[in-house]
Amino acid sequence: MDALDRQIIAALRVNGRATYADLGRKVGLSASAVHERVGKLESTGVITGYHAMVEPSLVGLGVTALIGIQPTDTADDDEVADELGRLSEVESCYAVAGDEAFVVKVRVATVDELERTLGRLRRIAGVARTRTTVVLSTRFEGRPNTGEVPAPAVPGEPEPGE
Amino acid sequence: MDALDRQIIAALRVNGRATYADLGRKVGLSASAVHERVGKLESTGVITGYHAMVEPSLVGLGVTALIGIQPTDTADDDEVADELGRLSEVESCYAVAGDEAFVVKVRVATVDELERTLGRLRRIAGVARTRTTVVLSTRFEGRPNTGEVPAPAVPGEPEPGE
DNA sequence: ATTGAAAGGTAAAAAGG
DNA sequence: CCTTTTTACCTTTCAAT
Repeated sequence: MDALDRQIIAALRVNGRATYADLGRKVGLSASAVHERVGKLESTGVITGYHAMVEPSLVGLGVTALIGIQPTDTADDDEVADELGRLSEVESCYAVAGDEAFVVKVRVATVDELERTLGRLRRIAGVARTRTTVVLSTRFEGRPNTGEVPAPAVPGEPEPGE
Repeated sequence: MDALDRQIIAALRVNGRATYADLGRKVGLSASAVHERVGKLESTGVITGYHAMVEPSLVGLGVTALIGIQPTDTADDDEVADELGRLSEVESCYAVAGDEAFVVKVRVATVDELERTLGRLRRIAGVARTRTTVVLSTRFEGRPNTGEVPAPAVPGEPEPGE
């Protein structure tokens, strides 16, 4: 994983359909070299896949919610996570620190559907309570983070508290 | 948006690098027809982009947190959201119902970095408090939801509560 | 809206520095 | 690890339906 790999990854995070020739021009390598590097990044698990992003409201999924899942005393987290994964409306699932075992993001068509989803969640063995936060608007989502800290306004000026 | 479009979208959500020829074989159209449909889906904003997904821990972003942002009484939500967007470690930002204005997902390298990020968040004008939930593990994330309700175990059997 | 054909570009694999 | 080469496949455009 050198600087070239990082450049290639950054480019593919922005445009997952970029051709190897495009990427090669961008980073100054031949298409074959890029092809080989990308193949290695895929097979080592750095790049996990390529996905089209869709505007949820335009495919009938206008309601998003973040739901905290409080487990029962005897819950098996792995089993609960498996069950959560069986619900297609559960898009993401994070095991978290705190008194909730998981936070999940769900997307459904309507608040009626949300209510049904909450019912399904509560019926899972090991789920004691749910705490739902309705999303009013998604300001941005899944942005590429290159891991670079933005440069301070005055170079060399430390941030407050540093 | 007909059934063919939905099939194409579903295929591109699973594999964003599928060729038009691949897609055509899958849905029973010529590559040209798929090309035109995908172009239309892109220009109408249904498909918003294609992105490589990366294993965060393998690119030096091993720490994930969900942070609720409580606004001050006089906060302008749009301005706060803009400022949140300026921080590259803030990957997603949702405006939510409840006493928090936003929930954001951040990814950073270390807990030290997380502490610095919390400092940056709290220094944003309009931010009164933050509430941080540390992610222990990501069970799954960003799964394609085709909008289909999973079939009940016994077909025709209504769910409890329906 | 879809097809089929044609031109140019790209992917994938092989050979070699 | 890279480049160049080569073949087969793909993208893209366009005329026709």
